[in-house]
Amino acid sequence: MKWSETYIPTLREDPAEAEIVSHKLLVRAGYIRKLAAGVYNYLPLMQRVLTKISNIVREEMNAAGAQEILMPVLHPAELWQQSGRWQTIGKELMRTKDRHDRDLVLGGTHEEVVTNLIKGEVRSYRQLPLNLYQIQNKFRDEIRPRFGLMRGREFIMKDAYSFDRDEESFKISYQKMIDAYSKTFSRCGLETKIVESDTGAMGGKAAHEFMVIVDTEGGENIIFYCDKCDYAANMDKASSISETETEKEDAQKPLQKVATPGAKTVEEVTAFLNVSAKKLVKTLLYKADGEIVAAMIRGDRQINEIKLKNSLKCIDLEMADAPMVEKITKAAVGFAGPVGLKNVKIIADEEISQMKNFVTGANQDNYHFINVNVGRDVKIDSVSEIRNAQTGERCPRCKKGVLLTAKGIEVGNTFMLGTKYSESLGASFIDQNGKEKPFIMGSYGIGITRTAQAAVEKFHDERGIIWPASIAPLSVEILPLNVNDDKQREVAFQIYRKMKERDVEVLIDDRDERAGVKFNDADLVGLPLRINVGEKSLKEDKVEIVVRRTKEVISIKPEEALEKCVELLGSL
RNA sequence: CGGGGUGUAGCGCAGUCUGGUAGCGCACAUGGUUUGGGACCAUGGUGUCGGAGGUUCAAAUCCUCUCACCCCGACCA
Repeated sequence: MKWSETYIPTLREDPAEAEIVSHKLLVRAGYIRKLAAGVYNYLPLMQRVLTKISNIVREEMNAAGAQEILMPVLHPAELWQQSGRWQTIGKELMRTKDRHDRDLVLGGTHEEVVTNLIKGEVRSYRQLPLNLYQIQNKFRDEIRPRFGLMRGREFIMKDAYSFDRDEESFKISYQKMIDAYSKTFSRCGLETKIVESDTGAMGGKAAHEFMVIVDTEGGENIIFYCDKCDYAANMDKASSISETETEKEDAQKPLQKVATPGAKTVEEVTAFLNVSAKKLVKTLLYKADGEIVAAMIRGDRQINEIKLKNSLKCIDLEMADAPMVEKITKAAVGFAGPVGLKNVKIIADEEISQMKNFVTGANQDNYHFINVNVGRDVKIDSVSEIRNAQTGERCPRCKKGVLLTAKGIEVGNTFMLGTKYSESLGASFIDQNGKEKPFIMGSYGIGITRTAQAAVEKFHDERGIIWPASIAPLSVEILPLNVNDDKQREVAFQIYRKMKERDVEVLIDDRDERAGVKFNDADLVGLPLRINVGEKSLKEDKVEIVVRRTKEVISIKPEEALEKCVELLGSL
């Protein structure tokens, strides 16, 4: 490939639109261009990267027994209404209408369509297990697209769907996908951590996410993992054993209302009363499917709305606004408390049940209660874990290790769907006993575009991208430093032709540019190997092979360059 | 959706407060000199100042509305 004939619009300056390093680099190095918020063009080099990743995904999926198909992007709304997700997914579902004013969906995932596809056709347990997948553009009407390809409204995803006769068989199918995923990412040069995750609108029983751990701003998910066992989970799922100090004072003290003028926040109240935030209980009011709910949580904890949502089993959950809070508590925001709250369901974090003589708002401006006790003063409707785990807490699995946190980019996910879709859409088969049963399903996604960006976020330096060899758009870039020098041109093109004959993917920067421009562009674009063909080294009948990652320079005879590159590529 | 911000040449930006000839750097074109880490000289082209309406003798600049994009938050792969 000749640079002069390829569309690689590199930029000298960082694009104004980009915030994180991988996004900046992909734009600067001429891989992507934005069309609209969260919608991108993939330029020639990017297309090659995406093809590389897709092919690795294909090979591993096929090896795991899955079959590639291609389903429509455009779906009739009826299917989504049947599964219930027309309602539960809400605004994130990209919807449109046709000329007859019929509702349509631009697919963001294909559980409905694939279930509909096999419904009625797969009738016997003898046809199972079955796994169908596709690689396709997906749509999500993201509330806030950002970080380039990381959170787009249109993106490329591989999605697979498994159908099994029973739980036992499903477990095998699921594990096959987990193994295939680990292999896939590792072949892409990315080590991943598998974490437990919430199932969200996808539904089902359990789910896992594949995370690339990074220490840059691009890592948008916080994950928790145990330092002793293999427990790992994302923020919405991570559980922990609280190190609540056992209350020494067993005796319940009398409930007392105290003035706390102007003290609304946890900081202000604890400072005013001179108590630890661990002795305070925050009461947060929510609207859950229209019903008012009060959530109690220790003062130093963060509430996790996903956990709260799951516990309440509601679809819509939003924090009550100030007027609503004032109406319910008859006090300004900041003084809400569970004591005396009427007609409100009270849900408490499990830590609350171990607390005694704590502080809460008094539902009266400028007053708090001290020495509040569950049972005596407050009637709690339900108790469950609704707080975020925190670094340093004990592991819920081995109960010995300590939870640590890391930042990750989610590149893949797997869902144990159970019979949610097969039941709602009426897809069943006849088992060996002649009985009709719904399929046990799983769904498995890999973000192709996201994986590409995750690789950049993980592998780059101050000069540009450093692609893992397996997903680099090409393997080698040859730089004739001065194309007006016949000798340099001749030597460079000689190596170029030989590489093409050997099927080494090679780019030659044949532009009439200064050496500095070419060096900078080469570093930006980030191919694993570079060959400098310049006056200095040619004097000694040598060219230089530069390893992008290590910056190692190998001086070598032109005719030996090809073999050396092949050898080096094998080890990258 | 709430809060904050930005729209001026292909890209990055100044000019807006205080209305009066639309600018700078890079890129681009032509010629010349240069050629191992983003060259230099000369010449040249480049704009519905996001859009609509208004105020004014006069609007990039003031007012109203609107659209797009970015950042923080809620949502989520």
